[in-house]
Amino acid sequence: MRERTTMTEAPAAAAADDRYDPHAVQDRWLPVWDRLDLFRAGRREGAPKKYVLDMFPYPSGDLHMGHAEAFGIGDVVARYWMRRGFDVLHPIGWDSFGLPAENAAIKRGEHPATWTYANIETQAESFRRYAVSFDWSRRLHTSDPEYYRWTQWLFLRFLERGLAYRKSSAVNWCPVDQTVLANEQVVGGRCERCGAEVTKRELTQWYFRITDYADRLLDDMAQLEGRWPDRVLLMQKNWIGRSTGATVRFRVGDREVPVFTTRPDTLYGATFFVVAADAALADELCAPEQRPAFEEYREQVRKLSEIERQSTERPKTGVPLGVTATNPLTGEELPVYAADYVLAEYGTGAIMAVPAHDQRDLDFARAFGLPVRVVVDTGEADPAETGVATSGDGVLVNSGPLDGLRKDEAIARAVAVLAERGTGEATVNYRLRDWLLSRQRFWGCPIPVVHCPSCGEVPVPDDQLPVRLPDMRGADLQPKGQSPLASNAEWVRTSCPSCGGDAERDTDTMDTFVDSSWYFLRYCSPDYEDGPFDPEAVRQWMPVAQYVGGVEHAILHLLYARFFTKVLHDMGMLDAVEPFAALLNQGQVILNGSAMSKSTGNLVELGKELGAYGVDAVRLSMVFAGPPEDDIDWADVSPTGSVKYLSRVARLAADVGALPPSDERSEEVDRAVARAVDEATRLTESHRLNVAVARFMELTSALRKGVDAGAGAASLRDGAEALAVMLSCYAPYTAEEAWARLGHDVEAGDSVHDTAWPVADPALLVEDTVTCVVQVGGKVRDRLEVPPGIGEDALREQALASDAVRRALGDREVRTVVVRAPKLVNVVPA
RNA sequence: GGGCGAGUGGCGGAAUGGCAGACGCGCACGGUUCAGGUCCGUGUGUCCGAAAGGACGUGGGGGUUCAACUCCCCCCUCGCCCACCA
Repeated sequence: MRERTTMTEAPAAAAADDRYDPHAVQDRWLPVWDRLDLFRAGRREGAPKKYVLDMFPYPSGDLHMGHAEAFGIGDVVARYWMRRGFDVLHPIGWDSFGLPAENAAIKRGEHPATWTYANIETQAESFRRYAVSFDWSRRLHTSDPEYYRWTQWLFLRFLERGLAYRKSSAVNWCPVDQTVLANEQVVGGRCERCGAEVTKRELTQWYFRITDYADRLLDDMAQLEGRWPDRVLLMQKNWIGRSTGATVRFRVGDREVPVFTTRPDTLYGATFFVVAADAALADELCAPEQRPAFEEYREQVRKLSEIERQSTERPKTGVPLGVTATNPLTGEELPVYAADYVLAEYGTGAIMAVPAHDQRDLDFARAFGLPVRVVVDTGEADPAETGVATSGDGVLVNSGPLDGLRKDEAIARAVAVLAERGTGEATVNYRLRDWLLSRQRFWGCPIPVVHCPSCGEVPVPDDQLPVRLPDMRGADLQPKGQSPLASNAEWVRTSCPSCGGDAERDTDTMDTFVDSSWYFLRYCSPDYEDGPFDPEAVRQWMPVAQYVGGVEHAILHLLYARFFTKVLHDMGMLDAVEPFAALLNQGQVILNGSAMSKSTGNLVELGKELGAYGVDAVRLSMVFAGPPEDDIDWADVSPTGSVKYLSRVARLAADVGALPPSDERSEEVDRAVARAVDEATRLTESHRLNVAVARFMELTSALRKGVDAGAGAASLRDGAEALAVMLSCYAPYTAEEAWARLGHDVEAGDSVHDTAWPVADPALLVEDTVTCVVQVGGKVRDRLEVPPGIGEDALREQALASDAVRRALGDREVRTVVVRAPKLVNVVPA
């Protein structure tokens, strides 16, 4: 239902009528476009191909302002390349597995599919009205068995290659959503989705071995530089967190305990040794007499929430384990402590502590009265006195054979000595952990594995895929700490594909990020039945030429999709090494300075805005409000201004369309058109869409003046047509209306959306005269109209002859004259 | 605590070493209109001035340059990311 607050009724068809009702225009052209089928990929046979992709939506309710912004920008990009003659793939689908559907299903006593597919229909209808240039024939939903069959197939290939595996470890557990979370889904100790404090649980879970690809994920970013936002690349780089250093094996009693360090040069400065309190290693090393103290401490640590534990303000705590570790370089015996400032999951879960050169170790040493030994002289004050560890470059001291070496030399030397003695070697460590992919929830892709008492983990054979979700609804889906699928005995019971005996299905489902790690490949051949995608189709379209989406996926989705692409490349299924050649992160739409939110009422509804102002005005307002990557505060935006502008365009088109046919041209108009086309082309291509719209406005004004002044009709017509074509990417309905008013028979197939982008005549871009700015001492004092080819000497002479220049100079002498013909002269007084 | 980015009229923004404020919103005045809205025109950084004209002006301070919103250094403020990763 649309609201009309300001518009009056207008006749639906109004080719020569200068009134403009955005809703009538929408109603008029939408059905015509459906019939003309303008956006099907492959319809421009033989043309170069370009894949323009928007991050696919999650179907939670109807589209909102954020979708309008993101898809509006993506649509300008897609339509631009279509206008430029490319065969463009611009698909749409839905990321339709996930928790909100499941929670809605529990509340309503339904199957999650009911809510999911109803929302998809709502969003699809809104996308149509919003006039996004999708190829609807390729639509997909990740929750369709036809899709998740191939998600399972891919999982099995990962399994075969040893890239999917199961292990038991302490995992992040969300007590509200009752499921495990990937490292990436824990933000500040809280569940990314629901905000609950995350706890740890020891569980056996499925993982993808993404750490195997850490180096390539890092190194291949070189080819994305300049085409992805710098900050996204930086975030990925930091997330992967490659550290180069050394593994050093210490001896504790009769066992070897390796540690990782980036500073093997400081080995002589190690004065104690720390093991993560929650690591199995601490338990194993603990001396009998220290056991009660250790166990009490460990209990304290376990009670801490992740948030408390991560606080850097907290004083250092720990407990001695009653054993010593032998430094392999010095033979020195170092006391071993258990402490919670050492992480069990990073490195080996143990460290050598060098308090003089590491702040955390120094804090601990001062709390426990441990010695501080400086081994790198950086020229700074003694850390033992100041409490500030030094980590800069310097010369080694108190370090036996390393003395006198600089930091870098000492690192190399220490590694060489360790290697020689067999007590260590150079190693690389990553902050990145393997991707925990199993979830204890229902509405996701089932993991296609059978657990057999005699054969163990057995993959479901390809020809039995998909492993379908059973029909479960409402209270059946209530989270109970294990997957709802586990409570469905009939579904769980199966026979072993290997031995035929009784066996059970794996009851976990996959993280929805698995679904979205390959959807862009499925779009290339959405109906392909012999594999996840047709290799030939993928070869034609991949990589994605332009990916558009929010920066909230800077780490998770983009890293996972890059990982999948590399694995598929290694499997020989894909030429591409990187999935997304270029990335554009659009900003958010906010209101009065903060994020829109239903719960606080700080909300603008897209449907209402579209009802009040029309689709084109909302789209244009979004794009004109600022650079695409900046946030937009809707409170600062004037859709009314856009409505006015669009109606000016429509009126101009009607006026130009009504001019009697003529060959008469006006150079001034031709020049204005050429300039606008030239700049708008560059601006659109470089995604400076707000500035491109400003050029359209200038062109519109120039043409209006031309019409009112009786300029040449041929020039005005060419200009109005160029304007309509360029505007078709930004305001598709109004552009088509203008095109029709200019006399084109759209119904017969002559649509502006099937018309080539205009080209500026270079001859018209060369000006007859140029305005030369004349400065005195850097301040503008005069302007001269000069021929563009004017010589330096002539220009200098003319500038010095200027009255304004003489007045500004007064009785001062001229020191120098800087001449940049033909644009500028700067007369510098003494 | 560390890293990255940003700061320009009343507002959104434009200008990437060479005319600061394009384009638009808002506002003011005038025209059109029975009226309101629409529409059309003019003006609109600040200060002095009737005007002509002038001075100042891109968070603050310094520097490089004939010339700095733009490049360099320091500081302030805001935003984002990471946060005991050895």
